[in-house]
Amino acid sequence: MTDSPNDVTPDRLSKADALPPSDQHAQQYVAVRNAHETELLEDYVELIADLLQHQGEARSTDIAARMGVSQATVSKTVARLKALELVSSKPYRSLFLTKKGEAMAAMSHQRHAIVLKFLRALGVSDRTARIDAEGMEHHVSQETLDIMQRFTRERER
Amino acid sequence: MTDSPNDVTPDRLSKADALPPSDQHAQQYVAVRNAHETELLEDYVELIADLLQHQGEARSTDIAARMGVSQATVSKTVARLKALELVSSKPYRSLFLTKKGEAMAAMSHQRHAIVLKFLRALGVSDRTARIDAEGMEHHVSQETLDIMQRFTRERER
DNA sequence: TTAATATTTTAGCCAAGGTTAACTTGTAGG
DNA sequence: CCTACAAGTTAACCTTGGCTAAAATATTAA
Repeated sequence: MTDSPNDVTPDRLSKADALPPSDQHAQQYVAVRNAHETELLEDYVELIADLLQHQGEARSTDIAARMGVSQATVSKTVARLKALELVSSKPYRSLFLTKKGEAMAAMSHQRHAIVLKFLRALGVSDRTARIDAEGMEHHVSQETLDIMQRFTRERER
Repeated sequence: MTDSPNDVTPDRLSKADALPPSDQHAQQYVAVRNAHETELLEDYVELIADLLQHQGEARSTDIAARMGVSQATVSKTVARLKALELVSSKPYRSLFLTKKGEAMAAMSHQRHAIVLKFLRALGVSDRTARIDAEGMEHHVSQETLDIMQRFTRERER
């Protein structure tokens, strides 16, 4: 490599947007991979909080049904959540959030709500907004969240 | 369970939005999991297309650097891409897209561009918009994409 | 209180997506 | 032409997040 005379000079070939420098480019993907790591944990914790609030109890059966996953999978993931001290429970009993878990659930819930309301304010149908929000919420930075929130408020007035 | 007299009646306890019915709720998560399956493949294919266009060549070193990942990882993923007939190449040589791969890259690129432009039109800074777009692009439905596109066009006028 | 049913856990399996270390192949320079 | 370095591959390993089947524990109803 390294600057041979017949190097392709991108600017002459491509319409507009060139590639960002490698290291900056890499950071984008790293950010996405990091998000993926906590994504599932956040979903669980958020769902547990919802169940506690709405049904008074968080049982793995319900989690399995709502996540569209087998009970065995829930068991395994809950074990991880307990190891991370996000969830507490006695064997064969229903689940509770630790302080740490509650904090995560609250943040997660708030982000989710902001994205969902934003999509609806944009004019996206309820059904689609719900699906998209679920996927998007873990990939929206604070900066963007602030802007979404402002946008939604303006539309509401 | 099942309607005991002292069942918690959610509506009295919670502020607004109750939980959606289980099966509908599950579909949201299923949709996200499905998106995750193709996500990485799309990113690779999109990046390969970019490299081909901007540098005339797609080499695994560059992919590794830009994805922030080891070369071994690239090798393995490329093997998968080849098995799926998205990419073709001879051992130790650089990579090409099949027709199928090109189609996927084109779609992916377009979605990415729509989301990125939308975020910028919203007022998100370039750096943040790039990161968020990378994460969001795989979770935005066609309906939302259309709305984003319309929004961006209106702002441009 | 005991038997049937429901729920939770455990064990064993699999694929994806990472890693490092060691090996192979390709390419430039002397 | 051959040697050094760069690039690509392979092997062996790890974790995550799914699954099914079987075992353990709770709950309900007779």
